[in-house]
Amino acid sequence: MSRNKAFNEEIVLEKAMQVFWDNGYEATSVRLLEKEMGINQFSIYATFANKKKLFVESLKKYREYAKINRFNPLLKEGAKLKDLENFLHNFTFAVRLGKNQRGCLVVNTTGELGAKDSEIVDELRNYYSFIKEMILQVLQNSANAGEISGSADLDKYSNYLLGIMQGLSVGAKVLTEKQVEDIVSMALLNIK
Amino acid sequence: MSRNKAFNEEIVLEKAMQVFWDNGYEATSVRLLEKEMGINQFSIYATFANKKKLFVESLKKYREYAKINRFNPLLKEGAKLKDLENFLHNFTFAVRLGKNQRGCLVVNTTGELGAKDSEIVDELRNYYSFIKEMILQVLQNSANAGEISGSADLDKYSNYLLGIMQGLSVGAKVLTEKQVEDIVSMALLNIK
DNA sequence: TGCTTTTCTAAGCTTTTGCTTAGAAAAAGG
DNA sequence: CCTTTTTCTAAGCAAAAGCTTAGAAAAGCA
Repeated sequence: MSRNKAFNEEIVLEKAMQVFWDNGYEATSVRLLEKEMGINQFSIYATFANKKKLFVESLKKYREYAKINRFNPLLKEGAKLKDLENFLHNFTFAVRLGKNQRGCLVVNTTGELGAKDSEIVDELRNYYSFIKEMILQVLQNSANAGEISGSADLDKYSNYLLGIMQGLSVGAKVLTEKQVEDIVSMALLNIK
Repeated sequence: MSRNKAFNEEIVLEKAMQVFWDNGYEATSVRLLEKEMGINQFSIYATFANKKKLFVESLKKYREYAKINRFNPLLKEGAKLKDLENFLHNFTFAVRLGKNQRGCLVVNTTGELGAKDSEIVDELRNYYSFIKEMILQVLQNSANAGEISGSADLDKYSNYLLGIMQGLSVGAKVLTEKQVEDIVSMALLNIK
């Protein structure tokens, strides 16, 4: 019936995500995307409509990417406080030692674009909601195991820890290792 | 001897800062700066050399602006924990209720540009150092007044609170009021 | 008043931006 | 193998980007 695409959409989308992650939204040109995705501008527009929609898709891809590559230990069945503690220590290194200390794509985008575009901010909120619910699940597991008091306000705790992670995503780009470690080591003292 | 400038450098610089704050670095065009600063492009380049240098100067201006308009209660002689607590609650509103929920210029820039440009990142670090030292002073005042244990690691505390503020500057742009309040209400429980 | 120096206005420069289009190439069904 | 449908290449579009320049205007000093 027709010719087939010579590329895999998911693969070129992940490459686009990497470019946006490296450079930010505005500083990423369609020419650069073309080069890094390995496909022509026509194919980009035929597949993703325009730069903004490609960016929104990249943000969604990032969420899936993060689940697999970053949050895996917290998503596993029965993850508890100890996993959260380990995660936060690793998180520091993950954010810092990624190439160019590029931080977190979603936090970077919150800084660059904030609430200016509704389609973009929707996906930012989706991401943060996912994080919050993930943390909440870990805290519930911990409470069930008796690691946290039964009367603790776990919803409040999870919002707080989301805030900690947002802070770390900023801080890890510019602060010293000692400073970041200070934040991590204080963060969980409140959770009990 | 020569003609005088028809504008005040400090005033047009503050206007430039506002434009960068509203739009971010990349999304701010020199045409827009020209319009909002009220002076011709020639005058911008004659006075500030180029867009990047104008931005760095805007970041410095922001530091002075924040000292006067945001951090004043923490900079006053003898500020203590209670002032910090009040400040964090107000901070939420200051960040959220500023027009367009524009957040903090420095945190936004950390997200957008991170560590890519050394002159810019130097000023980001200057800003964060200032905040950290400011907090440290408040904690020292509190320790002297017996509000905090003499054996407390105040340096660690101040790094932690810097992280909290970075988190709030991100969170306040996209989270609910309840979520932000949860972060604030947890933040100081560790400090004792 | 004239001279010198600087600032101003307004136009223009080159490069890059996001996006489109004309036509060749390829895949599948008849 | 020929037609249909889609994808591809490569060129091109108008608008906007950062920055510069020529010449008029103004301010101080002789």
